[in-house]
Amino acid sequence: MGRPRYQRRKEDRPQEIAEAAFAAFAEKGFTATKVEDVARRAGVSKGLLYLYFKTKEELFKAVIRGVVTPRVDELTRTLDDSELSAEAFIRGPLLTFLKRLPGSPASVVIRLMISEAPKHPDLVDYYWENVASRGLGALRQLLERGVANGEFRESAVNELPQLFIAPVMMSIVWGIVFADRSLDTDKLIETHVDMILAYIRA
Amino acid sequence: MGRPRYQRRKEDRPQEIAEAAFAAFAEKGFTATKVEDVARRAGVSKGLLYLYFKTKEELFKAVIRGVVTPRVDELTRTLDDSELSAEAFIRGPLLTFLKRLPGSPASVVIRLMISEAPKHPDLVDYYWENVASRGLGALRQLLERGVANGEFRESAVNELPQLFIAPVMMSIVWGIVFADRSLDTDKLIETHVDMILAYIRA
Amino acid sequence: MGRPRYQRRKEDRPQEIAEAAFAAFAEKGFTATKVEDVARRAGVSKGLLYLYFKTKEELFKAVIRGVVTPRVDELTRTLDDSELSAEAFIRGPLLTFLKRLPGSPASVVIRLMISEAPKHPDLVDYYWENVASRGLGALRQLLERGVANGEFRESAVNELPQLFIAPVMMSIVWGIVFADRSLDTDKLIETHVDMILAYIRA
Amino acid sequence: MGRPRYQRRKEDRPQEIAEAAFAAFAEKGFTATKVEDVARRAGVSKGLLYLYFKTKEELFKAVIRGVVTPRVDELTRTLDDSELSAEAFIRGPLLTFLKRLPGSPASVVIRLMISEAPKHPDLVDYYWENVASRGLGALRQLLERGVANGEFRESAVNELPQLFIAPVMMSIVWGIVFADRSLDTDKLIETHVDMILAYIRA
DNA sequence: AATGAATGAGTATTCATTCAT
DNA sequence: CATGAATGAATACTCATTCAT
Repeated sequence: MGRPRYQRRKEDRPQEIAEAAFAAFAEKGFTATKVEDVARRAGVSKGLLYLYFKTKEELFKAVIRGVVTPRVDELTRTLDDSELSAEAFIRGPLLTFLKRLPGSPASVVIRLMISEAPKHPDLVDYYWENVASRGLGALRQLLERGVANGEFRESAVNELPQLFIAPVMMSIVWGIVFADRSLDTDKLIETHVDMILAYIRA
Repeated sequence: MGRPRYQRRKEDRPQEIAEAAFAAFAEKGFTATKVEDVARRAGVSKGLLYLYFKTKEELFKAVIRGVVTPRVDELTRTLDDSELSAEAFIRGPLLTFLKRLPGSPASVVIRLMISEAPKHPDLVDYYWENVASRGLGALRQLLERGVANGEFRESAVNELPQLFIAPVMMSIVWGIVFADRSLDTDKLIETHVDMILAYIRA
Repeated sequence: MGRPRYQRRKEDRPQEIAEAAFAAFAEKGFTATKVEDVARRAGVSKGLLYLYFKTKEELFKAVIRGVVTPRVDELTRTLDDSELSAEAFIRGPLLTFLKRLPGSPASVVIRLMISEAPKHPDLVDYYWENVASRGLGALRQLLERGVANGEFRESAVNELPQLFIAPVMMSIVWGIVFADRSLDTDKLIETHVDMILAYIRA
Repeated sequence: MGRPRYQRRKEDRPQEIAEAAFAAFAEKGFTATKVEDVARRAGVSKGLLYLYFKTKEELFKAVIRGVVTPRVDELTRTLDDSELSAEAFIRGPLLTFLKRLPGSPASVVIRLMISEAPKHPDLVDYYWENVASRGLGALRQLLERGVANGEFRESAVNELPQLFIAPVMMSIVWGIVFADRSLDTDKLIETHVDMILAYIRA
C-alpha cells in the first residue's frame, strides 16, 4: 500500500501493465478480461492504464507484439547462427524449440489469435508479417540448405513448412480444449520430426 | 413487410433457429453474437427463440451437438463398413474425409471449442465423449488392423492417432487466423498421410 | 387429457378461470403470477382466458369481486337476521365470523389490496363501497342497537368500528409477513372483543 | 444542463441513492420501481448505483435497514430510559410513539414487508430479529413491570403485546388502501390504549 | 369456441471509457 | 502524473398480449 514495489519508474509502467494484461488474457481470454482487472493486477489505476493505452484493443495489440517479437527474434537468430548440418539442426535446436512451444506464452498468443483473429485483421497482418511468414521462411531456408548440400531430396515438404508446425499446433489446441486430458506432447512432436526426416532424407 | 408477420411452423422452428445460430456463431463467435441477431437471421422474434432454447448457452450447446453428431456418425459408419486393406482405406475414404474437414462446419465447431472451452466444461465433456475419443478410437482400431494383418509395423503412430489429425488441425487453425492467405490444405494433408504411411509400412 | 373433467360447460369457464386465478394470486401475488400459470391451472389455453378477460387486470378485478361479494353478503345477512341482544350477538356470531377471517380467502384479498391498491384505484373504490363501508356500516348499526336498548354506553367505539377489525387486521398482516412464526390469532381476537365489551358496557 | 455532469461526492452517494430508492419504493413498491428511476431521482447514473449496491435486492435491503434501525433504536432507548410508572409511560411516551407511526416511514416499510415478504425470507428474518421481536419484547417487559409494582393485573395482554400494535397496524393498512378516505388515526389509537389500560388496571 | 405459436416492449445488469480532482 | 467516481450504451431474458389455424 504505502511503499511502491521496486521503486517504480514511469518508464516501466507500460511494460508492467502489458505483463499484467498478458497474464489476465492468458487466464480468461480477451473479451472476458476486464480492464479493471488488468489495472488491479498491475497495481495501477484504470485512469493510468488509459494514459498509456488508448483502448482495450490497443492494449491487446501491444501485448501480442510484446510477447511475440522477442520470441521470433530468438528463433531467427538461432537459425542464422547455426553451423550444424540441416538434419543435426532439426534434431537439435529446432526440436528443442518446437517442444517448448506448447507450454510457452506462444501458446497463449495462438489461443488469443484464434479467438480474436476475425475481429482484429490488423493484428493478423502484424502476426503474419512478424511471426508466421518469418518463421516459415526460416524453415524453408533450412530445408533448402539441406537440399543444397545433399542431405535432403526435393519434396513437397519444401513448400509446406507448415508440416513442421502441425503437431505443435495440435498440441496447443489439445491443451486449450482438453487441458486436463493429457497428451504426450513431446513424444508427438519427436515422432513427427522423425517421420519427416525419414521422408525427406536423400 | 411482404411476408406475413405470423407464420406457424412449429416443427421446423428449432432447426431453423439452430441453423441461423450456427451461421452467426461461425461469423462472429459465441460471445460476440447477439441473441437478437440470431432471431433476425432466423426470421423469428427473440421471444420465440427463447421458447425453444432456454438460454443462449442452451442454444449454443444444441447447435454444437447438431453439427457434430451426424458428422461423427458418418465417420464411424465409414470405418465400420470398410472391406479395404488398412492402407487402401487410409489412402481412400479416410483421406477424403480428412481433406473435407477444413472447409466444413467441423472447422467452425473447432473454432468455437477453442474459444469457448474454458467457459463450457460440460461442452468439452460432450465433445470429448462424442467426437474426440470416438474418432481417435476408430483411428486406433484401424491402425491395429493394419498391424494385425502385416501391413504396418508396430510403432509410435499406433499410440498417437493425433498424428493423423495434426495437419487437419493445422489447416483449420490456419484458415481461422489467416483466412485469405491461402494454404494448399489438400496437399498438406496428402503429403502428411503419405509420410505417415511410409513411416509405418512394415 | 382426453376426457374433459366434469363434462365442462362453457358457462362455467369464467368461474373456473377466476378460481384458478385466485389460487395463483394467493400463492404468489398479482404481479408474480403469470397469465400462463393461471391458464394451466384452469386447464385452459391462454387464448381462451383472454376471450373471457380482456387483460390481466380485468381478471384481477373479477377475481376480487367474485371472492368478496358473497362473503359480504353473508356478513350483512347474519347481522340483519339476528334476534340476539347486541352483546350476545357480538360474543356469538360476530366473534365466530371475525375469528374465521385470518385463515380465509378474505385474508388473501386483503393482502392483494395492500400490494396492489396504489395501482388499482377503481378496485379500491369497489372494495370500499362493497366491503369496507358496508361492513363498517353494519358494525355501527349493531353498536347503535346496543346503545338504544341500554346495553352499551355512548362512546368513541361507536364512531370507530375499525376498532373491531384491528386485531383481525393485525392477525392477517402477521400471517402474511411472519407466516410460520405463530401467533394465537383466536386468543388475540377474543381478548380484544372482551376488552371492547368491558369498555363499552353500560 | 445547468449542473455539471460530473460531480464527485463519494461519501454522500450511498445515502443519497438510498433516500431516492426509499421515496421510489414508497410510491410504487419494490417490483414496480425501475432501477433507472431510482438513479434518476438520485441525480445519478445507473452505473453508479450499481457501484454501491450490487443488485436491486441489495439496495432494497439496505433501504429497509436504513429506515428501520434508527427507529427501533429510538423505541428501545425510550423504554429503557424511562423512570415513569408503567401507566404514565404508556399514556405518555408510548402513546406519542404509536401515534406517530402511521404517518412515518415505518408505514412504508410495513407496506413493503407485506408486499415482498413472500419473496424475501431473509429480509423477514432481519425484520423479525431487529424490529418485531425487539419491539414486542420491550412491550412485554413494560407490562411485567406494571404487574410487578401492582399497577396492572395479570391478563392475556401480557402474552399478546401485539394488542398494542393492532390499531397502529389497522391505521397503516387503512392508509395504504384507502389513502384519502380519512380515518382519525390518533383517536383510534388513543381510544384503544384507553381501553387496554381500563382492562388491565389492577 | 379453442389453441398455443409468435411477438416485442420492457428491465436488470455489465463494463469500456471519461474526467473532475 | 495519478486516481477512481461517474457515465451510458449494450444485451440477455421475461411475459402480457395477439392472431393464424
